[in-house]
Amino acid sequence: MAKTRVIYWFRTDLRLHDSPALKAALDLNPAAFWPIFTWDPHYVYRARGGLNRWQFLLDCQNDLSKSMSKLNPKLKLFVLREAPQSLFPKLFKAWEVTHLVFEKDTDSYGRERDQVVMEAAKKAGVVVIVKSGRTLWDSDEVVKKNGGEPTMSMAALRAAGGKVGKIPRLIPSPQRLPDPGEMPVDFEQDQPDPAPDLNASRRTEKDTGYKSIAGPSGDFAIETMEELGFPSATTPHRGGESIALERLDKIIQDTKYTATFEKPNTSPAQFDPPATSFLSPFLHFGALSVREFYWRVQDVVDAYGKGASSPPTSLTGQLLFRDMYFAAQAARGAVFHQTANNPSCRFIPWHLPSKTDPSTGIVTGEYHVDSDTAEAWFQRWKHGVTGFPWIDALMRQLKQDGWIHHLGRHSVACFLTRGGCYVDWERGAEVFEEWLLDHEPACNAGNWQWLSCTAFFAQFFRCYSPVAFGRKWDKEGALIRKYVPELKDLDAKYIYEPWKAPLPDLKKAGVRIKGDGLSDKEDRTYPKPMFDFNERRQICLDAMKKAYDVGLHGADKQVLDGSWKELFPDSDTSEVRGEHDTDDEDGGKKRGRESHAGEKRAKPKNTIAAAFKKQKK
DNA sequence: GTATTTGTTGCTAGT
DNA sequence: CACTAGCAACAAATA
Repeated sequence: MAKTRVIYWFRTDLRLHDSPALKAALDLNPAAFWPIFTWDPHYVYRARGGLNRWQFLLDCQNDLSKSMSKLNPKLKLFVLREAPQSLFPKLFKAWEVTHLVFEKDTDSYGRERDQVVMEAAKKAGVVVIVKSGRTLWDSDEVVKKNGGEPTMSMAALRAAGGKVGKIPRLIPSPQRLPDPGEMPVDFEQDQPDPAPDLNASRRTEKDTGYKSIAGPSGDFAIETMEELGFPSATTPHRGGESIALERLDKIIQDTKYTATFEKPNTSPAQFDPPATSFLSPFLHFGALSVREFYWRVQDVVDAYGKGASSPPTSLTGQLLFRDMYFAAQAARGAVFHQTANNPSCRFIPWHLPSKTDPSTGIVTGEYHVDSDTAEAWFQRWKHGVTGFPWIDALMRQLKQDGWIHHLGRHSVACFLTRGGCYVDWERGAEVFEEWLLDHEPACNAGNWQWLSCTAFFAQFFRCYSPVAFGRKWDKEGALIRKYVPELKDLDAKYIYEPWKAPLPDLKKAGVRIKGDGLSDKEDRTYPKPMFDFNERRQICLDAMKKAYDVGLHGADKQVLDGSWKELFPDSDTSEVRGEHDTDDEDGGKKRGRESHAGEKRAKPKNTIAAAFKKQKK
């Protein structure tokens, strides 16, 4: 039998423990074994990612690399800087590869990319082995068992998951890793097109990541922030499998915490340490196996007996929600991330709706500014200067640290959409996509749909108050004092509503309530609240009720051809815009989602189609 | 089929 | 501090 020469392709599974795919690779008993990572231009240029997440990715790569070197000093994580689509055909030949092994990807770009690579492997006579390991159950199997439909409820997910089978148990960790073979790269490097570079605004230096396939020293080194032209990250949170396993160990040792965990009883105001596990960023990069997390918790719960919490509020319940969103995304594909053409997403005539590419039906990454007021509100929300300290603290924590508690996400998401600004959930999802360390496309889109009451959840009359909700958890305003230092000396009585504080109190605290926080920001000032919340809450409630009565969904004809507008006769005056908003300069023309009459056709910016000029089916 | 209950986590004003 | 009713009222699951 010919000797097996195996490439193990790490992607979003940056770990050695409990990896079904890695086990499959090692079971081949390779004569040559290359653990590689492809530095993919799609992520480098076409995916939004804040500095904190880039840093976290590098942390995970470096930790994994070190762990492999410990098992075999001849090994490390070999990074090759080229698009996998063009790289692999050359690699198969140059390295005389017999097998390619990787963990199944679940996102739309990942699936398209893997299809291309698998075709190339077939052509080259390379055997491809793919194993599911990113979710508790293979999402495609869950969808099949759910009648081909997206899993839109916990009940549906659990029923379908049960039919797929038992969640796989822990796989023994590798004790040794085989030697790599020779690694010639004496072939031409396909240079990526750096435009458009969605990360350009973050670079302070030129990106030099693609100078050569094997990196600046020709040793397949992991890229660095400097090479990518990025300044330092601001987050205190660090990535890597070692940290993830330590953290998990610590949680599991606390049997009471693990067995009785109930998400709604954990505080969104607690930050040091967070009230929840803080393992989601590690799950995102695959530095922790979700199945290992599940079973180690479940074993504690089973042993604990009476008094243990149960899904959906328990720790394992959180993981089930993750699988629910993954399976819903698997069923819907790319439109899961948008309203247009998404049959399970309710249509609400939000402000700042996305532009859609008529040829693909996919959003372009640009949006209509139908209201200057809404745009100003959105910018103030994004940058944490709404004048509501609870909201601002959370948004600044998100930007600075890359993580906020789940209930904090609820609070700011409700505020931006159905409970305040009436701005499209897709705008908020984009900001989270950029700033969250644990940004998981399926969970992000799903949770934004949930909070905006466009799918998964519908009780829009349950509205988070930017004052009361925070105060319930944090009377003294510790979170605000940390992330909104302008207010750190203000009396607790006014910390959630500084505009109500008497002048002497403000003076004592050394702060003035002034301006909008964006323009001409003066020292020792904090902005006035950008609207009367109770007034906005009522306007939004009425508008939501109206939209629910109309009952349109994202794939309905009226939504796609723009005729939905006839069903919302007052949509650009009273109930949607509110009394502050009198601008009507475009007469609502720009608000049609598909009928771009008189408009230049927007170029797709953030789509696979644009990146690789491939036709979507 | 209809009616009732349930659903990860609202707010206020009460006991 | 834990719990409840009332607020107005959605959609899916269950009886």
